[in-house]
Parts: sequence; C-alpha cells; structure tokens
Amino acid sequence: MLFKIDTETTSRPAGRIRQKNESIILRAAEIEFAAAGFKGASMNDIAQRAQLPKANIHYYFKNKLGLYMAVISDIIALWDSTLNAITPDDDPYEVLSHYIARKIRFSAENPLASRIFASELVNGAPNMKEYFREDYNLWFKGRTEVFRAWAEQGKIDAAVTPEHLIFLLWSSTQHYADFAVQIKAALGKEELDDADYQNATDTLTHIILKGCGITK
Amino acid sequence: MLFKIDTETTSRPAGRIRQKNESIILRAAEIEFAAAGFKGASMNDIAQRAQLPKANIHYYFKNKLGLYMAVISDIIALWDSTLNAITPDDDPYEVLSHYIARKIRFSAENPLASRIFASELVNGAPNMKEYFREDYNLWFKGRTEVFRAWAEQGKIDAAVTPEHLIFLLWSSTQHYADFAVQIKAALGKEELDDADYQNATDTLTHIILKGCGITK
DNA sequence: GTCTATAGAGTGATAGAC
DNA sequence: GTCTATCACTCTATAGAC
Repeated sequence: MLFKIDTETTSRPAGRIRQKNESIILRAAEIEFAAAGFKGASMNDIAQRAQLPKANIHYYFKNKLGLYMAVISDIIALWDSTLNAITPDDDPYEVLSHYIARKIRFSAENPLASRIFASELVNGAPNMKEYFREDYNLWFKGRTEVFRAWAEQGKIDAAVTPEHLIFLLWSSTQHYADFAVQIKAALGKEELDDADYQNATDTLTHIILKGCGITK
Repeated sequence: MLFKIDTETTSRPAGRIRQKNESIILRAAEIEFAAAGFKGASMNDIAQRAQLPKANIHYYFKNKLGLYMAVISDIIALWDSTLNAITPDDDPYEVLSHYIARKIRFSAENPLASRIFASELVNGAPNMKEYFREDYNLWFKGRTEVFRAWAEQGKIDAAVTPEHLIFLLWSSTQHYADFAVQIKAALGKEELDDADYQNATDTLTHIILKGCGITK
C-alpha cells in the first residue's frame, strides 16, 4: 500500500552503531506504546527501557510521532500482505484455513504489534489518516471481488457477504492478541500455550469454513 | 459480577444539580477517554467539553481514575448481563441469533463504551485488575458449561470448543464498534447505516450457527 | 456549591559541552 | 556520536476567595 513516512533524521546510510541503537530503541518503543498507547507512552520510559539517554532517541528519530510511525509502519506491511496473496483461482478451503492459521500465529508471535495497531484504530486512528484514504477502499473492494467470484462459482454460500466475512476473519484472529488479558483471565492461565492456539485455530477454521459452505 | 468502585466524593444523597452535572461530566469524559485512552485524555479537555471549570470536575469526582472508573463501570454491567441470561435448556438457535443481533446493536448504539473497554483491555487492563480476578475464570467456566451441555445433547458440533466459540461471539460483534474507522474506510462510507448492521448480523448469524451445526 | 489561581510533577524537545 | 542540563509547556490536583 501507499503509505510512506520519514522516520530517519539524517539521509546518511546507516552505520553499524546507528543500526544497532535504532533497533534497540524500536524494540523498547514497541513495548511502551503497546502498554499505554501513543499519548500514554513517554519518551522518558522508552529511553529508560532502551538504557539510553533521552536525547539519544531524539538524535535517531525526529520526534515522538516519527518514532511511533517507525514502529507502526512495520506492522502495516505485515498486515496488508496477508490478504494480497489470495486470488479467485485459489481453492477457498486451502486458502482460508491457511489464512486463519497464519493470522492466529501472527497474533501469538507478535502480540505487541497487533495491540499497537488496535490501540491506534480504537482511538480513531488519528495518526493513520493517510493510510485509510480513498485507495484503501479500492484495495478492499479488490479483495472482496475474490470472495464474490467464489460465490458465483458456488464455492461459498450466497448468504455470506464478502465484506463481512473479511471483517470476521480479521476480528476473530486478531482477538487473541488484542484481548489477551481477558482471554487469559477467562481461561485462568498465566500465558496461552501452543495447545490453546491450536484449539483456537481448529475451532475458528471449523466454524468459518463450514459456516460459509466451503467443502474440502 | 463483584466489581465495585468508589466514585462519589461525598456520601450525601445526590441533589438535583449534582445529578445533572455528574451526567454532563460523564458524557464528556466518555468521549474524551474513547478518543485517547485513559492517559491520553486530559481533565482539561473533559472540562472544556462539559463546559465546566476544571476544578468543578474534581469536586464531583475524587480524581481522574475515579472518573474513569465511573465511566467504565457502566459499561461492564452491560457486558456481563448479555451472557448471563443463557441457560442449557434454551434453544441454541434462538439464543445465539438473539445474542449476535443484540451485541451488534449494542456496538452500533454504544460505540464509545465499547471502545473504552477495548482500549483498556488492549493496554493490558491496568485499571481493571480486580475485575479479572479468580472469580472471572469461575464465571466464564459456568458460561462454557451451557455450550458443553448443548454439545452433549448433540445440538452443537463436537469440533467446536465452547471457550473459543464465546471468544468468536465477542470478537466478531465488538469489532464493529472497536474498529469502526477501518470498517468505514474499507466500505468507503462516512457512517454505517442500518443496512450495514443488518448485513453484518445476517452474515455473522449464518456463518456461526451453520458453522456450529446448529439447525433451526 | 462554584471557580480562580497556582502548586508541583512530568512532558517533549534542544542547546551545547564533551 | 554521545549525553548533561535545561527550557517551555502541559498535566493533575488543590487551596482558598466568593
């Protein structure tokens, strides 16, 4: 997607030290932003977690927003790519079961990224206005065409609106990262293990595929 | 559920003025907290939106957290009640299609409440630790029993894990409030209308009920 | 009950010595 | 490249006049 942000302070090729420090800062920022949102996180806390002086962060990143966008842009790239791979010629059963498994795995492995994205959206996406411009609608329309083609080929129930099926795929899988606290409390566990994620994947796959009338 | 918070400054019975001002403040706070999260929202902005002096808010509510909890406790009460009404003797088809419709309607009518709750959870629920205590696990277990009973009566596919079915019901319906920005951008609409919500309800009901093997 | 005026802590950001 | 010291500002919260 078309969504570029200036995150570098200088235009010089990254030196070894720079590269290392930037990645340390980004990792620290990811944790802080995930825990408190954009406004809630403080440069001070990020600096402390990165074990670097506050001014050092301002040397590597233009300002707080620049750092935030640097963290978020990585997440967005991952997001878009998941749906883009699907074409009308694919087998719905194969593709969707793969998609569900992949998104749940992503939720399990990158919970912080998911949560920062979710936090941004829940608050009305004030820092991502350009991302949700007109072309987002066009891109999404293109993606629904795939499901519509499947419906015309009788591979999916006519009662299923492609748009809302996509929303269902997104919501049900992201939920395991975004609402992890509630899920852990409900299941009475400190952390979710592989069996939990497998269970989630199996149940979601069963319900969604069968519910859409997609057969193997 | 057992989750009480002191929100009042005094213990006196609420006077007419007090009642009116508190509700004005609560409404303003709801908007601000939904837009920026707990830390991101400022008492100043809340006061300005309520058209009251900042100190006035501190007179009615103990502090920022107290105000926040007053907003949140209303939401929680609504949340719990939805699942509590279900019993094993109910007809799964009736109950679940009702549940889905009701939760989507709630997302449509109370998007701010949903988003504040979501924002709190996404950030690790720092202000709701007591809510997600041991009894939450017990309460949730009790709710899963209903679905398990249905499964034993052959009313639900054995492949469906009750826990994850509940998570699916939550995530898919809340999504329309929490991620409204993304949904509107995807559909290319300024606001979602009744037809959109009806469409969402129909598609979700079809997929989830059929996917669970629940027949009318 | 109401509101002005301000305290005191914390914020993002930068100048300038090293 | 690095980091101390500091600025200007905003935050929550309260004292005290009305």
